[in-house]
Order: sequence, then C-alpha cells, then structure tokens
Amino acid sequence: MDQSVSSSSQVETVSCVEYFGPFSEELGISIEILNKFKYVVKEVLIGFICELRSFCHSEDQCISHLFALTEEKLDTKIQQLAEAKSKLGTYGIKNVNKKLKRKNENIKILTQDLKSKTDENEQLWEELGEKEGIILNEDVLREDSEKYKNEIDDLWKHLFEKEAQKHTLSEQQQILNKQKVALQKRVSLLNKKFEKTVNEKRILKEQHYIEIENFEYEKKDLIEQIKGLEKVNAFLEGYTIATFENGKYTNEVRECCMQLVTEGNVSLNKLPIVIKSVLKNLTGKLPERLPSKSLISSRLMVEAKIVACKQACEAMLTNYKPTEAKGNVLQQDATKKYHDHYEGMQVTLKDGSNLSLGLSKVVGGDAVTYTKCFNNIIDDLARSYSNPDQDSTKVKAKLITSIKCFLSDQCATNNVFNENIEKIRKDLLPTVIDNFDNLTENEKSAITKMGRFACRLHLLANFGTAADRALKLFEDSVTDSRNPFSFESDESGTFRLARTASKALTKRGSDKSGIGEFWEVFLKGRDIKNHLVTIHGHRINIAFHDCAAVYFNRNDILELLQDYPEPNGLLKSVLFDIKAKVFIAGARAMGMLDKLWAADGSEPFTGALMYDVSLLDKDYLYNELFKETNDPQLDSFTQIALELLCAQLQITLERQAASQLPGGSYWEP
DNA sequence: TGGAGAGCCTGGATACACTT
DNA sequence: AAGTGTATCCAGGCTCTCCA
Repeated sequence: MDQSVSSSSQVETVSCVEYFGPFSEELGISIEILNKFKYVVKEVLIGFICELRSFCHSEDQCISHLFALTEEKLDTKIQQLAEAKSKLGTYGIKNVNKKLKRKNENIKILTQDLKSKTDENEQLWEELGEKEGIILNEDVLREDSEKYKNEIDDLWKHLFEKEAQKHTLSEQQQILNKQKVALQKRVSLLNKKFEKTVNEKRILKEQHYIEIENFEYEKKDLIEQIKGLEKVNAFLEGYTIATFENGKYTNEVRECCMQLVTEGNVSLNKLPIVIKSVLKNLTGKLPERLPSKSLISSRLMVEAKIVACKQACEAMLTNYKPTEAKGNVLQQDATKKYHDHYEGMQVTLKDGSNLSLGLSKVVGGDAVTYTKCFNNIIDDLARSYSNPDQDSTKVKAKLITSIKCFLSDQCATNNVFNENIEKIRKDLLPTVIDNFDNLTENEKSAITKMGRFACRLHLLANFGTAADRALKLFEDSVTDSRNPFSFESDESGTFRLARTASKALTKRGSDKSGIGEFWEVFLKGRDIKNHLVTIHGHRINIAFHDCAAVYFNRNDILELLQDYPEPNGLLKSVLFDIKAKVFIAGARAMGMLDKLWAADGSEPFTGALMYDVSLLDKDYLYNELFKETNDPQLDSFTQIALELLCAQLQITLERQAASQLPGGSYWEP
C-alpha cells in the first residue's frame, strides 16, 4: 500500500483503524487532516495495518486518539516556536554570517577527517581480508602438506618396488630386442619376395593383357548365360513365370503390355486376360503377377511414348550429314474431328521408311500454330533422346537440320509453315556445321535450300467437282436435267443419279429409304456383282467409279425399280434418272475416264490409251463400258460428254499441278 | 420404326496408400 | 525415393430396352 489515497469517500469506506494509531510517526506516516473526517494518507508501510488493528477497535476511538495526538504535537510545536523567537531576537546578520562561516569551516574539517577515516577504514578492511585469507590458506596448506607427504611416501614405496622389477625387465628387454632383429630381417626378406611377385604379376599381366581381357568378357558372358539359364530352368521347372524383380516389373512384361495396347489394340481391362490366356494355353504356365490397369495407362504408356520418341530420334540422326543434298522428309497434315483440330507429323527417312513423330491437338489451322506444334514435337523427341540433366538444344538443332524436304497437301498454309521451318533450319545450320560462315555463297545456298512437295491427291478430289460442272453444261445443252422427285440443287443429273443410286442400293446408304439388302439379293439371283459403293466415307474418285457402276447395272436398276411396289421418293428419283439417256451417257463418260485417259473424245472407242495397259484394270466394268451399244445417240452423247469433261479436267489440272507440268519446277527434277 | 435414356465398357487422369 | 496398387471420377462410345 505505497500509493496515496486521496479520495474522502474512499477514506470513509475504508476502516480508519487501518491508518491511524500511535505507531504512525515512528513508521513515517504522514497524515494531512482536511476536516473532521476527511484526510489524506501518504507513505503507509506494509505491516502497519496489522499492528494498528490490535490498538484501535472503532472509528470514534481512532479519531479521538488522532485528535489527542495532534493536539499534543501542536502544543510542542507552539513551545518550540516561542523558544526560537526568543533566540532570533539575540541574532543579528553579522552573527549569522560568523556562525555560517564557522559552520562551513567545521564542515570542511569534518569532511577531510571523514575522508581520511574512510581511507583508513578501507585500508583496514583490506588488511583484514588479507589476514583472513592467510589464515584460511594456512589451513589448506597444512592439509595439502599432509596429503602430499603421504603421496610421496607411497611413491617412494612404488619406486623401490619398480627398482626391484627393473633388473628383471632389463633381462627381458634384451631377449625381446634379439627377437625383434630376427623378425625385422624376416620382414625385409618377405618384402623383397612380395615385390618380386608383384613385378612378376605385372609383367605377366602386360604379356597376357589381351588374353585377360578376353577372359573377363567370357566371364561376363558366362554370368549372363548362367542368369539366362537359371531363368529358363525356373521357367521350365515352375508353374509360374517371373514377371516382377527388384520391386518392379521386368522389361519383358513391360514391352509385352506396350505392344499389346499400342499395336494389338487390346483394351487395358482385357490385357491380363489376354496375357494369361496366351501363356496358359501355349506354355501351360501363368505369370507371377501382371501390372494394373492404371500402371499401364498412366506409366507404361508414358514409357512407350518416350521409347517411340527415342526410336524416331535415333532413326532421324542415323548417318546425319546436314551438308548432303539428301536428308529426312518432313510430312505434315491436319484434320478435324468434332470441331477439334489435330496436326500430325511424320518423317520419311533416307532409307525410305516412315515414322510418326507426333500427333497433337492444336488450336487452329494457321501456320503459326503448326510451327509451334512442330517445335513441341521436336522438343519432345530431343528431350527423350537426351539425359534428364543434359541440355537438349544440340540434339534439337541436329533433328531440325536433318530435315531436307517437306511433303504436305496443297493447303495454302503449308507454304508459310515451310518457310518458317526453313528459316529456323537456316539459323541453326552454323551451330551444327563447322566453318559454315566460311563456305561460299553457292555452298551455303545448296545446304540451306529445301525441297517442297505438295501431294496432288486433292487434285483427284477436285476432278470430281470439275467433272460435275462439265456434265451440268453438257446436260443443260441437250435436255432439261430437272428431276421432280429430287431436291433442287446445282448438281448435274449424272452425279445425282450416281449419288442417289449409291444411297438407295448399298447397305451403308440410306437406312430409311435404301433397299441395299434387297438389291444384293436381286443381283445374286442373276449372278451379277454389285459394284456400287457408298459415297459416305470415300472422297477421291468415287464419283467416277460409281458412275461406271451405274452404267454397268443400268438395266438391272431399271428392271428392279420399275416393278418395285410402293417406291419411296428416293427410289422414284433413281428410277426417273436411270431412264434418261443423257445421264446414262454422262455416267458412261465418267466411267471411261475412270478407266483411261485419252487425248480425244473419240479415242476411247478405238481403244487408244495414254498409259501402259498394265496400269489398267480390265474388269467387268471395263468390258461393259467399251462394249458396242448399237445406240448412235448414246455414243454421240457419251463423246460430247467426254470432250467436255476432258476440257474441264485439263483446266483444273493445268492450274493445280502447274509445277509438275512442262515449265514447272518439278517437270524435270 | 426411330428417338430417348439407361447401362456398360473403355480410356484417361488423379489422390492416396503401400512395398521395396 | 521409386515403383506400384487401389479407388474414384469423368467423358465418350456402343448396345439394349422402352415407348410414342
């Protein structure tokens, strides 16, 4: 309770007994009375409260005690004041100054005296400390002296004993010294012998180095053979085949799974059944265990991809010579499925074999996207070929510079793509060819130049469209080609006939309106082969082929549909068109073009061929197409159609295959 | 007869646990 | 730490059944 209590209300609530009593002055309590009940208590010491409790037992008692105490104190002070006043009357200023001067001198003398006494005191304390230390040290030294004396006595005793033993040891030492010398001589002799043996061994090793090497190889081979034989033995003796070693599946099992999934098209779920079935039935044994579905799908397939990349990489870099005119050919094509765009890249190697480099889903069909895709694929190949901690940049450069040619379709984007890759390759050449910058411009140009080939397969597809246009012109010039049973379109009647016949008379045509099965039974009864194939799923020269088939079966189709009960719209359309001679002529002309190409529309009738006859497939269709018809109007229509078709196809050919025709860059490669 | 929906198969992916 | 297994989810394709 060392803080001040100044609130009167607090004092009133706290018992006064705790603060007032006869010990207050002795304990340094300072009390300031404000009025009868209001006062301030300061500097109350701990312990004071307990003693006061035994003295004062009520507030009134305490207050009365305090009052008496204060009254007494006041009387004393009044008396002291009266004495002081009387003394003050005897003092003047002069006396006061003299008194002060004397007091100061006394203070000075006393201060000096105090200082000297203090110094003396300190000195005495120091001396006292030293004396006490000496007294203490003397006791310790006395004890130590006793202790050391005893130890010295013990040591003397021990020394006497040792002295006694010394004579005995000396004799023994002499014997041991003799033995030591003998042993040293022996060691020296053995060292010489050892050195000699080592030298002899070294010389022998040098003399028989090749034989030793061969023995080492033989030893390794034999160990491998033993391991193999142990496996064979275990295989022959056991009922199970070991497929799991050192905590992982063996490479044989891994390869088996990869091959079955990637090449055998075996489902992951069926894989264990297939492997077990084959082993059990062919060898009578079962595998110890087989990898799970997820292991194969998520890990082994990744391994398979890396193995495939590595294989492609190794093949591309075999006989790598970027300075040569002959190199790898990069093939590239894109396709769409369900609105997704896919880009595939392959390579044709110097030996003519083909390898797939990668197939990626891409965001679009532009050259920038294809270039990025190419970079990613090459990156994958290079990283698969290099060690994980190895920089694959060099391998990537070699792979790109190993490409010397492009092969793609006629898409305009491919030109830009080819230019991009050509530029990348050009920039990389100095990093893979020593002194590339010192070569002549002609040499550089020869190395930098790349071949560009565009597949003309699209040309054949485009021939179909061109032929349709030509036939439309022909039909419009000789007849009204409209069909009341078909939908209005710009399609030629001949093409419509071929398409609707194919739709109605093949099994994969129209599910709703087709009679493919009925048609096949109808032809079988007449022992005639059905040459019609579906348009769906075919792209290239299917129009030419189906026109030939329609001409071949024209009479059968007519006969069937004329008697067909309640024909649907599709069948009515086919029946309408098959009766039109102009469409039959068009179909014949198309069929003739499918079989051969001629310089003049009349030549096919004479059998004059542009190409080697061995290329021609002289089948039933051919015989029917070139058979006498005894119908001059049909022959005339066919000739006109042929001439128009050839003219139209020539225009298309000259435009789309300009580089392969006279004057083009590949006319004389 | 054709369309809608359920059920199954399949592949791809991932988190987590276990074994060596 | 590496290798493997289990469980689970998702999406697409195919087949079968039901119903208008």
